[in-house]
Formats: sequence, C-alpha cells, structure tokens
Amino acid sequence: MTTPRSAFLDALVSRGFLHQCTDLDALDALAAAGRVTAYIGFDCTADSLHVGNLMQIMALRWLQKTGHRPIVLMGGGTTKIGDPSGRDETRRLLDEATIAANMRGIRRAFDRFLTFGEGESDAIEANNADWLDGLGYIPFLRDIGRHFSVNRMLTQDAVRLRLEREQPLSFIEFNYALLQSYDFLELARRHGCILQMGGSDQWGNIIAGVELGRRVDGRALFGLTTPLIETASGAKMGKTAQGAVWLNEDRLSVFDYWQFWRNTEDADVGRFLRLFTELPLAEIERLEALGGAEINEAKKVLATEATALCHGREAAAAAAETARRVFEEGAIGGELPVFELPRAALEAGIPAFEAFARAGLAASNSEARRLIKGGGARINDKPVEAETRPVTLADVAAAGAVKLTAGKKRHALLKPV
RNA sequence: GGAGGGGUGGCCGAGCGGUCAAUGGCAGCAGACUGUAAAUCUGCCGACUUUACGUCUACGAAGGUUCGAAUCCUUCCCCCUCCA
Repeated sequence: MTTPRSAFLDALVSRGFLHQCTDLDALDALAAAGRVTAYIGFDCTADSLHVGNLMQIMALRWLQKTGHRPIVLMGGGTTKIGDPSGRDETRRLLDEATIAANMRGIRRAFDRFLTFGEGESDAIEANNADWLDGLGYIPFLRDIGRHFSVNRMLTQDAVRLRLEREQPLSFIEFNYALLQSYDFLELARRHGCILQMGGSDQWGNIIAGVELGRRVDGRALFGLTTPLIETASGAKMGKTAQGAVWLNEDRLSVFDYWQFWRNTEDADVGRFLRLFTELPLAEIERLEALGGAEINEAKKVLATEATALCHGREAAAAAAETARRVFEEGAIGGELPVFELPRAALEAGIPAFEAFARAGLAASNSEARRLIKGGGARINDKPVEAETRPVTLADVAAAGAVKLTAGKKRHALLKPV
C-alpha cells in the first residue's frame, strides 16, 4: 500500500483506522478528485453509543473534516431484526417506542462530533426504517433476494460461526445481511453514497452491499472496515466494571469518561491518541515516547483531548481539574458525584456501611461492609476502621461535604441538606 | 410428530439424596507492589442483620417422595441435535 493521495484516506491510514478496503486505490482516486459521500450504520439497541462505537464516529469525523459528506444511518428498521454478527445469542427484539428513544439518544452524541445541515459536506442523518418498513415481501425477494446466494451466505462469518458453534440462528437474523445490503443500495440511489464503513465484523455485510449495488444498478461501491480494538492486555476495549463506557453524559459522567481515558494502559497510549484525538501525529509521537511515570502526562493529554471531542473542551478541562485536585492533592473536586442526605440523619449519625452503599460506592450494604472490612474504604481520606462507625456532622469537611472513597479511584461526596 | 441431549450464581462449567450458598475458571471488588498503568501475589465475591459454623432467598416452573433434594418422581415451559 502506497501513501494515499487523498487527505481522507491519508488520515485514516496514518492514524490506524484502516483494516480492510475493497479497492483502496480506486477509492483514493475518487476521494482525491472530488467529494465522496460515505455512511456508517448504527443500530439503535441502546439510548447512547459507547466507546466501542467511537472509532466509527471518528472515521466519519475525519471524512467530514477532509471535505467529504458523512451519512449517519440510524438502524430504525434493522434494529427490529437484530444483527447476528459477533454474538451467539439472538438479540432481544425491541419495540418501536424504545427504538425511537434510542435513536434520539444516539443522535445527541453525533451533534458533538459532526456538523449536520444542508451544505455540501454537512452530515446527513438517515433512518433505514424509511425504506425498510414499507418493503413488500414478494417484491423484495424478486428484486433483491434473487441476487443473494444462500451457499455464499452460509460462509459468512456471522452465520458460519453461529452454525459451527451450534448456536441457534433464526431466519430473521439470517436476513440481516440482505437488509444491510439494501440500505447501501438505497443510500447510493438517494444520496449518491459510494462508501460504507464499519467495524471489521461488518465486512461480510458490507461487501454484500457492494456486490448488490453492482448487480442491480451497475454501481461502483466501496467498503472499508476499521480494526477491532482491544487493549494491549487483550481485553475488549470500552468495558469497565460498571459496563460500557457511554458517550452520553446522563449514562456516564464527564469525570468518569475522562478517568476512563486517563487509565489507559501504557502500551495503548500512542494508538489511542491517534484514533481518539485529533492531535498532530508529530505531537503524538513525542507523547508516546515518554517513558516510565512520564507517560502519565501523555495519558492526561489523551483524556482531556478525547473528552473534549465528546463533551466539549470546557467540561473536559473541569474534569481534568477535578482529577488533579482529587488525585494529586487529595482534595475534594467539583466534578465528583454528590449525594445528599438530610441534615437530621447526619446529626443522628448513619453507619459507615450504609453511607457507602447509599453513595453508590457499593451495590449493597453487604458489599459496603466487605469493602470496609477489606480496608478499602476511607472517609475524608482516613481509613474506616469499623463497618458501623457512625458518619456524623463532625465528618463534614470545610468544603461542606463528607468525602467517601472506595479503593483508590472511586470517590463520592455526601452533602447534608 | 418420533428419538436423544440439555436448562446451575454476571459468564463458562462441576455437582447427581445430607457436611451445598453450591468445586474450578473467567469477569468484578479490595489490599500489597507501583506511576490513578500492566504483570504478579493476597483476601473478598447472593441478600439481610444482633457478623453468627445465624436468618432468608437461590440450582427453568409448579407439585410430590423423604427426617433431609440442585441431586429422586410427576406435570409443564424453553433450548439443541438427529429422523419424518
């Protein structure tokens, strides 16, 4: 692979977004010559996207940034079917109201990353329910279904792996590839879209769409996938104790989002800076060369830059400042989660285990007791010696709250009201 | 419709009448070591409380046998494989 001529592919390649492409040279020529329209589909299975979707989002952002036009395709229709790729179990089928609500939540994140509008390179939001919901079964089979070989479909990873593992695959899921292919055709016709991007698990579905476009309309379509991201120690990226790392603030606070990036493994810092920030490559090279404890500076830059893209620079700076105060000075930071308690309860005093459970630092009273017993709980940075040690007004620090800490990183403030 | 196999804690997976809240692994939490990293080691890892070899809830569901069941019986539900 030579260096791409187009700014778009140059960015993707040099930053590590490219895994596979149906015809990199031809796509590069098109992108260098003029404006390209490309899309990525997102199923509406949750009301927020998460870090696992972030690479796709960044790919669209680079597309727009280099002068092309992104389409965000909401899977309002396909979500009713369920993509079998990469999973052993059939997704629970969602109802329309849930899907609609999820779509609104997902859109919120895109407003940060892309510019929508009517201009030449403004992003377009589409919803495949617009064309899938009204499809007639017989016409669809005749016009589209005839171009699909079952023999071929059976060899697709998403299908084959299910069958090999003797896991059930229902007919509805088996059809997913047809619908996704049809989406591509529809977007090509409606918006002149010529490129579908996606995670590497989407490769099969993507090339099916490319082929469909060629067979039905004689169109030259392209597919491009991004690599699957794992952390250097092999874990799937974007999972924490609490679950997915969500992009929407109501699902995960800005502070916790910042913390997620701050806790990146050493070996991943450079890769993540390339993928999830827009810092110049030269700067990234300088940062990732930092050795030993100095790499922490690079992690802070990563955290702040990645958070700024998702939540805005101001919120990112506030999160960084809170982290600095909490971790480097042991003080109370403004972005810590606060839970309020009636002053009267504090006057009487509540047992420490209950305080930790109520503050969300433990899932149950039992867990809170274990936490304290194990020596992992602190009140105002002093270890809690007994599970039933009362928390009272006397513990309220100068800042007007009691600081509760579980382990090294999880903090909460208890505020009398 | 027939034959066979199976449903166990977040997941995988043992257990096959008592000492089973249930081996083991993974994941998770905490401690030690560090750099808010990784690796490693240690402890914890259903809930509740009077923290106790205590109480309650749990081994697909409902009944039953038994002093006693995740383990045996009956019915039902769900899943898989093969046959028609």
